[in-house]
Amino acid sequence: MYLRALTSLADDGTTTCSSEELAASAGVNSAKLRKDLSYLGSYGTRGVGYDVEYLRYQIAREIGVTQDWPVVIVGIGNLGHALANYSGFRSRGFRVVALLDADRDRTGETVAGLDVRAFEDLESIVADNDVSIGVIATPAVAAQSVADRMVAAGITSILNFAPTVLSVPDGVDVRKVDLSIELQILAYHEQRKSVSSEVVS
Amino acid sequence: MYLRALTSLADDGTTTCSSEELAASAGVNSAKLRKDLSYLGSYGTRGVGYDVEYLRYQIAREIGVTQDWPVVIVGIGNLGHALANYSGFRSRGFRVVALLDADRDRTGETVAGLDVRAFEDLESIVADNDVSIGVIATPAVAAQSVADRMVAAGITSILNFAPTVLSVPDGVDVRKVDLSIELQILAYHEQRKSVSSEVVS
DNA sequence: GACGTTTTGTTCTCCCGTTCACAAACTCCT
DNA sequence: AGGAGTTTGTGAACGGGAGAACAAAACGTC
Repeated sequence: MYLRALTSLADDGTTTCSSEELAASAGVNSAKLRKDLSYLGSYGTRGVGYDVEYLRYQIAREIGVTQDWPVVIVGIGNLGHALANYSGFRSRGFRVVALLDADRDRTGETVAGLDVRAFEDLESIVADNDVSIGVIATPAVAAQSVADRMVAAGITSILNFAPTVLSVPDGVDVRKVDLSIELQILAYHEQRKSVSSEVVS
Repeated sequence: MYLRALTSLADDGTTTCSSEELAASAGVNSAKLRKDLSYLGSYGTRGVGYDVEYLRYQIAREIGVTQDWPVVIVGIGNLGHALANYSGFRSRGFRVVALLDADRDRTGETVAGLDVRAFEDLESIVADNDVSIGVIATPAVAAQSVADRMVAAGITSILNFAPTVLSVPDGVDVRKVDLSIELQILAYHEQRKSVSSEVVS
């Protein structure tokens, strides 16, 4: 988040900023921001603030986005399509090296300039490109078996869009994104707004 | 999450379950699950467990997914496309009533069975369908103005996929989803794995 | 009908993240 | 050069969520 805010500031031509400004554009408390940054080192100047470009580089280096991360996406449905085309990945140092789908009818299609390949090619692709991050955009029923296969192929980080809890061995990181849960949270608050206004009226 | 786990159990034909089982399939601690459920009421039976169907209904009622929530999606790029087609919304009680895009060339296209309409129609669509939830899938630069317009039209909950912090008045809820931040978190852990193994070797 | 077993609901404790508040450090102005 | 004004970095206080542990309640068995 800080990295994004800093990039945005740099694009606006800002060369230096205070913790207060940066915190505001990242949407957090300024004390929290300063404490977070202090874990990386002491990159600010008291009385002045932070140098945007310098701090940006330091954060990028720390979280590892200065290097290029090869990524494979499995499941080229609507979501997989969108992910393959998502420019945010490219600009943050992620390179989609392959799109895989179990559906034989899909292999050979071209999406976002990449050929969709057979799921069987997973192992060789991972080995050839030294891939350590995989994205699962398959239906829920397929997710666990895809994850197992990914782990066997040597992938150690998985971003899971399927609405399932994946079980993986220790040492493998999984992060789950569930788009409809976010909507459900909003709906819950909406419901509470309406019931509390009914009580008032 | 619990709702999804319960639905999954119900599909498997399970009629009753313990907090231990449900916690396992939701990926949380059983004590936490029981505490969470206790906020809703006392829907379990000691010595037996929870009735899957009954608990499912109670949770659905509490979080408001028993009713139908109309939703508008603004920005029909790759992501908007995927969201419009995403079946998970429909099955969780969300109904996409309109797709809007500022690009005049896009209006008239049909996506997921809905016509893409001009952004100018926002106010009338919101009023006619009693919409309170909006989804922003536009580029970052457009997001804030779309949000302002949504709020003015009467929308009180926004799901934001654009990589920007939105500022909205009190009483309006915003949730942000940033797909590449999740990947960055994975990349960070990957980097730490590799540096720590270098130290060992 | 009483007792042991199982499982929920709840209390207590611990721990971690967040925020406040202030000293240290730097700049600018006189 | 010195003091006033900023702004960082960090120690201390606060709050809340997560897990352990236990009492209460239901079921089954004899």
